[in-house]
Amino acid sequence: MKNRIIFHIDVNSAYLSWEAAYRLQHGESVDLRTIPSVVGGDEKKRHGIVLAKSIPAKEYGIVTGESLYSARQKCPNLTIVPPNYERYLKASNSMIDLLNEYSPLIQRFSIDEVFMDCSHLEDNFLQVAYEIKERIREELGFTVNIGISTNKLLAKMASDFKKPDKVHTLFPGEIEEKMWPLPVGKLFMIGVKTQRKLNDRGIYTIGQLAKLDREYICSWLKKPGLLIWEYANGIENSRVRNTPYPVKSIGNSTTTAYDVDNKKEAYMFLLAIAEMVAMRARNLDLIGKVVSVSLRDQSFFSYSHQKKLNIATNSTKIIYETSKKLFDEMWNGKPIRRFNISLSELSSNEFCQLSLLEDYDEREEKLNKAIDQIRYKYGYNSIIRSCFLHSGIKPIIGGVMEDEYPMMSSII
DNA sequence: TCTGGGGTCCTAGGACCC
DNA sequence: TCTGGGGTCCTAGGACCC
Repeated sequence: MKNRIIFHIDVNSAYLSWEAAYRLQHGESVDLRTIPSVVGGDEKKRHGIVLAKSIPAKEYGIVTGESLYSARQKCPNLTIVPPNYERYLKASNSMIDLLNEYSPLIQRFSIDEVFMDCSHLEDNFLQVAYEIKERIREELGFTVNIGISTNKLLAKMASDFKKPDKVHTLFPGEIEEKMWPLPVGKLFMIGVKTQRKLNDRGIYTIGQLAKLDREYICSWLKKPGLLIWEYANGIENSRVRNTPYPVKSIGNSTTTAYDVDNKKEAYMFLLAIAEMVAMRARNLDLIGKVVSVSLRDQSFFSYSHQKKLNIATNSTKIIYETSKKLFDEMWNGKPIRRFNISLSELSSNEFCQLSLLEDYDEREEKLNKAIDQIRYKYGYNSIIRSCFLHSGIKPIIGGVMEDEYPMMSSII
């Protein structure tokens, strides 16, 4: 096979850059990117974590995912702005439109990362990479890093080199010089746990991992071990795919504003989440066989139960009833901080296959569809169940954006 | 007012069957 | 009459990603 040229385009501090660009375009004078600032959730709702940080904020040691409380300890005059997901999706879409001018083979890896097969550019690739980067900055108002190599893994590693607003290459011949000296935790798919395991055995750099015996790492860390060993050696050959991955599961969750200590309220949260999960499944014309519920308690301990149904479903009622049973099975009475419901083992619902079976309720299905239509047209709260009235609990819970596109698989 | 929400994939143990 | 062994399904939990 002919050598490929793959680009990985990564928006620098995506949410923060998009927020900054939007604000500048709407008359604000301060550029958030130039001051210590973060995009963060609402602390009153217990969503207070750092979603993105500016480079000046990073210099204070602030990291993505930490609590705003601790970020403020590190930098008392930190500017915190709330997220606007619709805004970010628009910015992301504009970038995709621009990139489409350069290659038809584009894979959206997440809201702020894109793989592009640019093999057709041949020797022009560097010039084009710079052109894309400049155009995004000039026309859209934010900066990106572009990593270039012969496969997706190396391109992704390259885009993570020095930031912001840079183009880097990491061709196979450059691995030893540019990638092997890096700490092993920098490698895609090595998180804190694996890093610790490797460090415990004296492996600190990507190069050291690369030089391990293949059989040794396989028997030690199984499949993930082989994967990271191959990555460390620059081995990866998946296609850039412009067709989305099939959805494997549909789930929603919420961290409640206060700990829930009684079954009645817990059921209401489960119902509100089941409404969203089921509606999303119906919207995609999918039915699922497995319902799972997971809870997180006060002390941040998470536990889950799941149930495989006899018949796949996307009925709000069945998902809710199953969730309640799972909840009753597992709940030990400790106050709950977070609820999650997920539907998996999905299949297409093209055929009205089950009309002969007992669980199938045609009336409910029609009702669900009618309600979905009204909710999509007039808003999620245009029709709500009466039990939520005056309860203070949102009748539908879940934060999936409109215009949703299937996200990445954890393996590129 | 300390710690979100959306995913995918893998493993290990037990049940059950031959 | 002192403990097979393979295979599949199901479940719970854990690792990783953005």
